[in-house]
Amino acid sequence: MTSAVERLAARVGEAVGAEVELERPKDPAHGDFATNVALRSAKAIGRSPRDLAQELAEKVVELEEIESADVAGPGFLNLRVGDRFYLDALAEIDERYGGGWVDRPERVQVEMVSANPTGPIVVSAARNGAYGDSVARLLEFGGHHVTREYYYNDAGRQVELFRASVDALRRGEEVPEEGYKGSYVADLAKLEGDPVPPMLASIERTMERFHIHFDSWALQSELEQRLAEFLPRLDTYEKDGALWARSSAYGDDADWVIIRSPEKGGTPTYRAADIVYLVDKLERGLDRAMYVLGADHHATAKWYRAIARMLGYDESRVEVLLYQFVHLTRGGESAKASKRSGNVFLLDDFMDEIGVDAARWYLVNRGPDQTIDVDLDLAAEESAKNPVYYVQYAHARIASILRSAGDAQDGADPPGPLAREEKELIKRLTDFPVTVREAAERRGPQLLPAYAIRLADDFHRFYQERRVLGVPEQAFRLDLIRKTQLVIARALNLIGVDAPESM
RNA sequence: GCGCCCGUAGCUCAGCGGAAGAGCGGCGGCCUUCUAAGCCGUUGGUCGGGGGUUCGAAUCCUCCCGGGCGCACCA
Repeated sequence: MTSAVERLAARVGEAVGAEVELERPKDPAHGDFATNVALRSAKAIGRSPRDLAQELAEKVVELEEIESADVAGPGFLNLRVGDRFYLDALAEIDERYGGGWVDRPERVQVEMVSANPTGPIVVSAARNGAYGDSVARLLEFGGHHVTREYYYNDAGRQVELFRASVDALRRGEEVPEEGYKGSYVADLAKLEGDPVPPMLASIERTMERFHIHFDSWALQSELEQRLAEFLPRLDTYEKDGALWARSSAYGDDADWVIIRSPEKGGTPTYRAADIVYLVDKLERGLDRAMYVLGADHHATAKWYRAIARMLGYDESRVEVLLYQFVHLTRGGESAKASKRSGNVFLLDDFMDEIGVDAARWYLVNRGPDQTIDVDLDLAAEESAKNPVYYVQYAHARIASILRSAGDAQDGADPPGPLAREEKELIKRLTDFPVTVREAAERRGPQLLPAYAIRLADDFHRFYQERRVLGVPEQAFRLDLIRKTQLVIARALNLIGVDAPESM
């Protein structure tokens, strides 16, 4: 399937005899579309870019869909297109618009959040989910088969400390010095049995509320038990009584212990489980295993790739998505995000304060490489001005018009030339497929909020200047806003935000 | 010391090889008409600094300065 913009680029390319990419100028004075073909090819032919551009402009303007072609700046070709282009572009928009670009679908697993079940999900871990889930949604929309998995440690030191903390309270004793002290520990102490399952259930409820659904949950303890099967496939050596993986020979910065020395209990480390887990993923039919890791785990990206190579897998099947920290402050003071102290900001509290949608938006709005600073005192105050509501409002406004329209006809061509606001809106809609695909391929969902704001901008301006109901253009405009609504809803959905019918 | 990331408007940040942007804040306008959570105007920047590559650099390379996070037989 080719889009109206791609078809236009092909036609222009044919006219000038070169591969042409069309871009949307930021400044509307620079036309509807622009291309730099002249700048690109001038040097090879040994001509001045502006001269060449002038010659190409004369050819391009012959095309029926092109209204004008002007040379600008160092040799850009600025194009204006006629109404036919806009109407064609609008006609191709439906529920699947912008998606399904993948030629060869992969089975992809995105493993994310994966916080130890020793306490509730905190805001910094939520960024992991907001980012990972948005990438997952983008890949799904492109046509991949995506599953989301939560991996947790149910047997390590931290979890034992957590269990010991709950047990201590049950016996009426103080929580151990290094133990977990949040009020949730006391709540769990009121129940019977292992506190891990109820803790996990609580985490799952929080994630569902945050619009993240996990398809599967993996346990570290089960994986560790299968280590023996894979030892022969590994490059290992013994030192100081422990068994080491020679990961430095496969691109990592160091070697790591996978089985502790007898003095330390002779038990497998979490890195042993990593190995089994990776094999399990790649052997159970995944084409690609994605890990979502925070800044404190950046170094393990090399480890994952190293063990993939050590085991003889194509390391491109392992992909690590890295993101920077969420730094919490309260009134200028740093609020430490340590689950142990209980002095933390929980995702549930964050959602209570600013709402689920603003929380999702907030955590995915910045690029993954950017540290997020959250001033908790300002977050609630600012949440009312969050751009997410600006975008949702555009969606709700459209819903309102459609309700008033009842079952009125839509879809006819407009009775006259398109208004400026209509053209701008349609042009923005044609940006959507490009934006979505780039966001997916760059693993950069932050492009979506930025796009959604632009689209809402164009809609609000259209709404301000043009009536939909009770005018000769009604049928056409109903079609236009219906499609605008579809795209807004899709852009929001891809970052896990709801598109309300009313506000 | 080594590794990863960041330094763009007063604040928080997009932009990642083509013609400097948004939100918030400040100032001034627009509601008998489909939701004013809206619209319009205005204010505001040696894109941390030096060198380099390129027809063209906020964007790529390099050095420096400033900041975050790692560098366990914890996870």
